[in-house]
Amino acid sequence: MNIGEIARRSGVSRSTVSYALSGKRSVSEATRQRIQSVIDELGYRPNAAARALKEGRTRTLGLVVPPVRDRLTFMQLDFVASVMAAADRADLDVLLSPAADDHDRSFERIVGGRRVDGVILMEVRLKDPRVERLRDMGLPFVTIGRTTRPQDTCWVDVDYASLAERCTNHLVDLGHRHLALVNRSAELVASGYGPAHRAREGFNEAVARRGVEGFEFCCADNAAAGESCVQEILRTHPEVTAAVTVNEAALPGVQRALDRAGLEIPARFSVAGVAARYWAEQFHPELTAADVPAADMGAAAVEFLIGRIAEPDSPPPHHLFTPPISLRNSTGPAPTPR
Amino acid sequence: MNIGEIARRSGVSRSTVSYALSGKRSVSEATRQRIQSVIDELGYRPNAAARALKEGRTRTLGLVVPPVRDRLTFMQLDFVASVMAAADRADLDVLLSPAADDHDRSFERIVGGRRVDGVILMEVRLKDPRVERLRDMGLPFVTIGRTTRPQDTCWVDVDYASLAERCTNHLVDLGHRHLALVNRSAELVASGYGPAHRAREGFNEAVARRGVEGFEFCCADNAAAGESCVQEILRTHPEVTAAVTVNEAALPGVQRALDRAGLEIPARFSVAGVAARYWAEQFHPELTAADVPAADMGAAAVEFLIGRIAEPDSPPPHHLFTPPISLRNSTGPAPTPR
DNA sequence: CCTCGTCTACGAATCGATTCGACTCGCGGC
DNA sequence: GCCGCGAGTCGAATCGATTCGTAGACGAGG
Repeated sequence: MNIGEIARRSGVSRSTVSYALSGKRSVSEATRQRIQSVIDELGYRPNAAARALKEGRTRTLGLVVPPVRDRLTFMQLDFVASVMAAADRADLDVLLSPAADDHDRSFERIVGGRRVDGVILMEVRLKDPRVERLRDMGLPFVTIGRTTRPQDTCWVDVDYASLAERCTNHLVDLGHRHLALVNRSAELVASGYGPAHRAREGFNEAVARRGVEGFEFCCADNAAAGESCVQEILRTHPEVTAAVTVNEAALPGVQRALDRAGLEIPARFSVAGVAARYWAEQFHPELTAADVPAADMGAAAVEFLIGRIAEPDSPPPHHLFTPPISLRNSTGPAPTPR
Repeated sequence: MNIGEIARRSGVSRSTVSYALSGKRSVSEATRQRIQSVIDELGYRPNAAARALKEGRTRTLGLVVPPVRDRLTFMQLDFVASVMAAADRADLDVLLSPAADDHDRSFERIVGGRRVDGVILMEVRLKDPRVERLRDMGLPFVTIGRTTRPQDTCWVDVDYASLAERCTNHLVDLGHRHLALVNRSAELVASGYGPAHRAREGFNEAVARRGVEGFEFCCADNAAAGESCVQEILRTHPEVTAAVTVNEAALPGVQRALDRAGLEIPARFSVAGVAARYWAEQFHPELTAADVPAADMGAAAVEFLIGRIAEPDSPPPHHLFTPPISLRNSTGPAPTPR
């Protein structure tokens, strides 16, 4: 069932069918309708591979997600969902690749085989070989997170530095003098993961400026790690009365550790941070946090990418999201020392 | 950078390059190496669209996920991840489509345009128009869950009926006489969602057989609904001492409601059910539950699909997963009535 | 010396679409 | 009456691969 079949049954040439469908040249109303009725009857759809070959574009976007062994966070999941929705609106398909580096097979299939018109790269590292590869290939791409040369690439990112700073300021304003930062895992930090680095910077800068004490703790992305991380904070620094967290997956564990230690939130201990709204609302009491605008970021990434595909040589756009901190119920005045 | 370029630079014809690459005819070692070195130098990869057009297959699988507005459960996420991993192992790409019905644009693009060699259909309904469409198209597919005519199609599924039954029996064995079933949402049940129907059947059959009382409650897939659902159970049926749950997303709410009601688990109230391991371990104390083997299901689905693509006319295979119930700490003897 | 088979390699056809150039009408203007 | 123009259509080339038929070279065997 190809365009030739439609042409034969309509009694016209293949090119006429093509023009009737695309509208790029005029076709008489009579033949157009005849062709259309044959198409409707047979349920014809142009073959995507043939079209891609001729047109030189696949109408497909690649979405590179973090390797599957690390479970996606809700934030990432929201992001993926919004990318799919935005792509769908633009009549684009989404090809998924779980790739940690540029030698990954799926990455190579997608990029090397030119299976996509452009790529959205999640969880980009400060120095990322996949970015180099895409640049070499001349394939348009958008990164989620910045590399070390942010001016040269197209990206969207969350301003973790300023969010960590604002959370810290908020807690200091409430009278807290000894703060902990619950950061992402030590491995992520070591591998050059931007948000973890910038959260650290923002936190350190804020505590320095405000003249209070701050301790950073790295914590893996799961509840168990969150629990032991908070236990360690309480053990090694019992004077700490508040925590800033950028590790949403650890939140259930943070909660459990504080509950078990009998530290009521926010009367005895305050928590503020950055999280997907889902996690913030799952916390008890609900978490004062900057809600990561994953859905907006996904839509923006797709929009940027479509622009880059249309005009690869235009200056690469970026956008830094700095969502407001939603005041909920997990922060309060520092407890008065007994 | 196409095969012609490689041929020219190697001083051979295009067909020789193709045969050197595929190995389908012999090529002398000398020319093979010459060609290979040119390929390595230029970083040539065959164009996927051209290959797909000629070969009549795209080396791509379609994965139809539930519409994005409903957040994926962890179970579904695990499934998606394992499908991607299995596809990657078989050198296949995965095209994502968030489609609720057969008129969805992305579904139509993928299926109508023959962008994929086969489709994995998640969250299939007992009567599902997408299944009809795929059958009409003659496109190989595997469903996750069964339709009303399970013998005709290829599927993998979880035996919710027998798991609900086993959980119920386990609780009755412990002395519980008044049980509640926390099922999925009423909308899902109404739309003919198999697992919800079969969990109900298994539960009802078990309570009838064992001569105890059972009450079914429908509950949306989120923590808030879980909380109010349990509150309603406790209010309307205070004699209930145990619950069977097949709604993993409601678990945090179930937990919270029981905690707030002061019902210690398992001393005063027992909970058993079906859940992804992640949720079972997140529960406190850890949940006695059948761990849905999402990873195995994903691998099986891909394997089945590859088989169907190779031999579309072979009898469609199925597999019903009945994972064992992992005894953890959320079930205990029924409290003695005061 | 001729023939036959094997090893290599080439040329041309093919997959299903898009698109450019050209051709045929019919009609209005001069 | 001839020319020009636009609307409508067709044929052929093209995209980048795979694959079938075939042809040349060369060695072995009769």
